[in-house]
Amino acid sequence: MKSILEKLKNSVSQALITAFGKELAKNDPLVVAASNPKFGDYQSNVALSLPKQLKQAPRAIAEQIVNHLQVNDFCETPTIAGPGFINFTIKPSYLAAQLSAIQTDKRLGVAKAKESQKVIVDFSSPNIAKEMHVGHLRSTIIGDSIARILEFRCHDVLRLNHVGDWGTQFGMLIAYLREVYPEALTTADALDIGDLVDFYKKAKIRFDEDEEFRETARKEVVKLQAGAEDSRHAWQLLCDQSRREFQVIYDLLDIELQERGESFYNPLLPDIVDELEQKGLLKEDAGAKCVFLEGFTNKQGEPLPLIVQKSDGGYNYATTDLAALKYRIQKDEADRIIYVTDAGQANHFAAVFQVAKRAGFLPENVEVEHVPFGLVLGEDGKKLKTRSGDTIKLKDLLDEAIALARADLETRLKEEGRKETKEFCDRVAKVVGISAVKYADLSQNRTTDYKFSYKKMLALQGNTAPYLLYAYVRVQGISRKGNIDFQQLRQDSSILLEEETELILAKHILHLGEIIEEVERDLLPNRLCQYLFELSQKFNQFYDRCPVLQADEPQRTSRLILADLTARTLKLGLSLLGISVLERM
RNA sequence: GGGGGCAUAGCUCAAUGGAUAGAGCACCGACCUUCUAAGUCGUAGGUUACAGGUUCGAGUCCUGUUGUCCCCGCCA
Repeated sequence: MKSILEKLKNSVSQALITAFGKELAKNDPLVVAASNPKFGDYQSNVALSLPKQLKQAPRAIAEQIVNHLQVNDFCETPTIAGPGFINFTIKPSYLAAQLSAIQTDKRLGVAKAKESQKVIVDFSSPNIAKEMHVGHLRSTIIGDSIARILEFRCHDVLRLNHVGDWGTQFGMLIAYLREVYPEALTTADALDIGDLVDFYKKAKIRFDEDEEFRETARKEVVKLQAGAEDSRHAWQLLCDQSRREFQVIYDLLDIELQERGESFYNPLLPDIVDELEQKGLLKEDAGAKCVFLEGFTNKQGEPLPLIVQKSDGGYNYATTDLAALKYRIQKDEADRIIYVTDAGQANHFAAVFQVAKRAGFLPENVEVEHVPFGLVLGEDGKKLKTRSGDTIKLKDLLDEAIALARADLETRLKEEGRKETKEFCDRVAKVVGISAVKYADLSQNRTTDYKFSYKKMLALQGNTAPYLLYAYVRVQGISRKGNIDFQQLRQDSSILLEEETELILAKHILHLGEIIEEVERDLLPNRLCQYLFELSQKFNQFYDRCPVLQADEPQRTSRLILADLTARTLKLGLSLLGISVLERM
């Protein structure tokens, strides 16, 4: 289904051409949603951009555009306002017809992408032998939402978990375990993940302090990379164990992800260095093989290097990222590659992308994007930590949110004298707790840091997951109370938009497609959150002023349809954020 | 020192170069015999850090200043 925005853009472009000639075809018609409802539903700012080109006053230009506009099948007569804005108001009858049209559509009228792309979303990426912590929260949640949105638009999405399962730290860990706890290297599940993390910390201390141990660890890396069987087996056990732990969290968060760790690219690393050598990009500096970057300089104004092979012959993450990029372009045939990592890695990705371009394996038609996000801060404005200053484990953080949601539910049940089963409480606590954490994260513009507050994210009022979930529950409450089967209703499509709140709600429902396309382009899920929050507000206003079940026909059916469409829009929108809905809460 | 990000209401945050900068929270007030008041309505709150510039039009783009956070050769 063609969106209203698209129809208007086409109409304005057409009017521009008929009024001023073919050369205007390349001008953007500058149609956007109106900045203020009093200006109507949409506005075109194009007349304001043309005075120089056309040597006429903006209002005169606007008049000629309006005279040539053919929009009366769906739009009231456009008006000109201020210095030359053209304002459009959509006819209620057209809105009603659009709503009827999307009623039977699972996609609620949201178009599929014109061209389906192969898109890789690289997100989450924890490290083997470490627990997932708060630092993985944003990548995991934002990456998943981006993947869901692209999938919904019918792109072919490959969700990759680029886990840290390779490199120096494994030599270190295996060498240490050989000394203090050799069973762990031969027996599955000999120690749990918490122990593993402890051993990792101790190994790191040894590594930093003890020259001899450092040497042993290096040899262990070499053994591992050479494929020595016992090392390989030990490594495999460590990875399996970590993987099971990660899966607990991914299950809790309802996130699917394909693991393809750094080790996967290991065999490709020598070729990457050779290729850079052949292209004449490689220079040796202090024993390390580097590509010197354009536009990145140190304090003396000298170019900064991207090190692709260390002086000891080992490879590092830059090499792996280059190999991964090349593989994803050539073997996965990706059209668009999205890296969801913290903003601190911006320089690194800019460097990797530059080198890939200069090496010739990153063609113009492949889009690579670093999608950065800010830090999760505590209430004190500093990086979120436990009281004792330790990193917060992701599992603990999520469990806490669920526990708080449960406590809140129990208080309410008591106050209202309600009795619910344990299954009900478990389910509500889990959905509310997890949704609250996800929504709090996604509703912020991801590029900035944000303050983590259980109290705010779990609040029942305001721009929070519980508020949105409640709007959905209200609709389901209507259907229970009135014994309404919304499925049945969809056969009957008479919609009347008479009350102001009905009209406002109807217009908002029809904006979903525009918002999703925007998020697909800019990868800012907070826009979708904003949309859903506003949808909930507009629904609550409608609910407040328009009785549904008590209304006479034909209003009753019309309002039921409007309520159902609201709920389905909420459910769909929330699902794209990775959030499920509840029938009661 | 060099590079980058950020700075918007008391607090947490929005805002494609477009009209009078918006929400939520908190505060103050109004509305439940009516589909879950977990709601709705209203009042108040701003020199968009500061100084210039570009533009018909700047919170948004450019330059500088201040504050703050991040990155800066063999961790990822």
